[in-house]
Amino acid sequence: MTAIANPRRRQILRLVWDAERSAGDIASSVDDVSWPAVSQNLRLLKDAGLLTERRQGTHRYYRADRRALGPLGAVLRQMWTRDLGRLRELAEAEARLRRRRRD
Amino acid sequence: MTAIANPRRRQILRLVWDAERSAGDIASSVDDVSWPAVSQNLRLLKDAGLLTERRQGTHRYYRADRRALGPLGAVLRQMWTRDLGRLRELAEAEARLRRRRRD
DNA sequence: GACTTAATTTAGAGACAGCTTAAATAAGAC
DNA sequence: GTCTTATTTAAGCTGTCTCTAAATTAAGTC
Repeated sequence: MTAIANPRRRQILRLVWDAERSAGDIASSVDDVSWPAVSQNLRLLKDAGLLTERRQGTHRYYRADRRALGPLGAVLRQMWTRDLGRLRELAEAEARLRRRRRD
Repeated sequence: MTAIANPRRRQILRLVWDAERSAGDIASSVDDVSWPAVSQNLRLLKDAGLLTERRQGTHRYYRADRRALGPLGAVLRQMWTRDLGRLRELAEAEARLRRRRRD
């Protein structure tokens, strides 16, 4: 519960929700924060059992363990689709505005 | 989301889940913490829209707004029944032990 | 008005979470 | 072995959360 209370960790969780990703890949997808910060959050998520880790060579691949999240998975999904919904609304409003200006 | 990340606030939320309760009633049900602390958490929960407040005389009655919690409500309920489950298991184990000792 | 009860607000302290930088580990390439 | 790449660990800093104690508000009673 406390694990997903943090926005950064939710962002990370979202990145590895559908596909496995390497730590570096994840870290470079997250802005405004250093690699160690991401690494620390990955560790916390893993310790909470919300992430699976697979090592291969020097790489470590992470992936969300959806089952472990239980009903929290639904909560996250809802938050994300709500975000997307807001984005879409913004985009549509913008498009309407542009059309109106052109006419 | 951050509102229910805190154990104390979850505890408070649980107290006003099924029934309306006065601030003082709530505060005296919560151990190891002062009234102002409870009051502050009540305010936070109210500001998050997770609690409804009704004033009557010098009293203020609070109650969980289950609808506002959305899927988080299910998460909380699951946590609580899991706690109860653990308690029951402990009690049963204890009872078994006592029986065995008696025999 | 003074007094009591219920509850909150304020101010400040302590603990902790999350970050950064620098150093360390680990695996592979040469 | 050295060197490079991927990643983590360690140490320390800072902001924020939650608490306590004291002061304050608000409503009622006498």
